[in-house]
Amino acid sequence: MDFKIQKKLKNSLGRAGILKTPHGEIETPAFVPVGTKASIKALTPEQVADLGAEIILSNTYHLYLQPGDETVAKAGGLHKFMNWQGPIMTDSGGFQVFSLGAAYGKEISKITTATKITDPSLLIPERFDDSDAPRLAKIGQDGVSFKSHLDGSVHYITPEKSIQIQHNLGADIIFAFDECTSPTEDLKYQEEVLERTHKWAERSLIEHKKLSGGCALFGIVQGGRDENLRKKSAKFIGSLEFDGYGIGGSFAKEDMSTAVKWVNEILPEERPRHLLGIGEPEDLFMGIENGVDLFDCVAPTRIARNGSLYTKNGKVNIMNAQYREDFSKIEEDCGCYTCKNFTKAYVAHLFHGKEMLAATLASIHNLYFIVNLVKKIRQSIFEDTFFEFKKEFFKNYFK
RNA sequence: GCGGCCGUAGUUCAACGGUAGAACGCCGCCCUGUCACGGCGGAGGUCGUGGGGUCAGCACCCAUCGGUCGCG
Repeated sequence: MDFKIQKKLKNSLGRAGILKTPHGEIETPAFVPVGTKASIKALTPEQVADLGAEIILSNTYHLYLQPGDETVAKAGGLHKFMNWQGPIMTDSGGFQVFSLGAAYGKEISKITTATKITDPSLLIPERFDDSDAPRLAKIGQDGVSFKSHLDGSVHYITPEKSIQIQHNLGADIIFAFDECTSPTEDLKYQEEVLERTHKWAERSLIEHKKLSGGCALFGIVQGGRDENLRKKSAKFIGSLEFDGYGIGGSFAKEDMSTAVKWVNEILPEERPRHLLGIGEPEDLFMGIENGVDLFDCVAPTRIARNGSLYTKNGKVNIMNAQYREDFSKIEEDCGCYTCKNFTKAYVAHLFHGKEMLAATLASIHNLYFIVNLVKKIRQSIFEDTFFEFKKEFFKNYFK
């Protein structure tokens, strides 16, 4: 894998470049649509490519459970199996340690607010207490045991196992197995976890080297919201021979930018950085300004399926009464398939009628909006207009 | 014409004689490495109408209107 920085943003960590993978080049910064189970929900690969996406991300844990990485391997690998010709990345399953563990059945997300985190009812007192609310993921020193949400079977995932699965799946870029830490954990726990995640990173790298294949491996920086831990993690993970780096874990919305900055000031400049699971428009500007090259996020597709659509004037809920007879486009000057062919009233009708096409048209628009926003930001870096573009965008988006 | 059953939220239906509920719909909010076509909240009913018995009725009795089924 080869990464070239073409242009740097003045007075910041931002840059634009090109990332070469076995399945094609990616112009960075870039947004990576999420197709957890080898499918961008509601869309065909052709639709995903047509809206401008260059690379997608799938999930190790979900594909391991169903249909099984061996099956995908027999099919000839992910690209052939799902008919996506472009680059693919797979997440290691580390996020499921969080989503099926500490966050399971709770109202916790990886983004939190400072006020929320001081709420004592959200703090988790006994880490390994079995009497705790039932979790589908339990963490040990060696790996994580998952209880399948599909059939209840128990699976033990270690860093080695995750890497083996990912090699079977055959993505272009794979991730080290980490623990995505809950924002409700205290500093002491964050510190313990960091040590473990660092050990897992080394083990992931060793296993990766053992296996032949042309894929690249990204290590993952953790450390929660703490400056020292973030810097410590960036230093350690950055010192290992990864092809690129993921920035993972939980953030408070307010200080996400400083956390990203701490990390990217330390990580090797010449290797690509991926901000895991982040993708609201304001976060994209923030990340790019602070040296992030790749983003993935379920937000555009998930909120689309629930009726929220991105526009340059902010998000709108297409199910609101005011759109039932609004025969204008979602965005008059949008170049996406949905806006070129359909009205708000029609899309609203599809949602109210629970038609499957609603999810498709909404997902096309939202992904186009986000993928294209990042492309425009990239362009603004080359044209030295990043800060003006950002200011102009925010003026309309948050009004 | 006779007999039975049914009239409760916008709709389809619940509710031992003691505070009228659900589902869907409607109105709105939320979603950041997807257990996610998901989650949360809100508005909305003088219980067809008119009498009566009862401390107390959506529920019991009578009448009436509407619907429905059966028999003529």
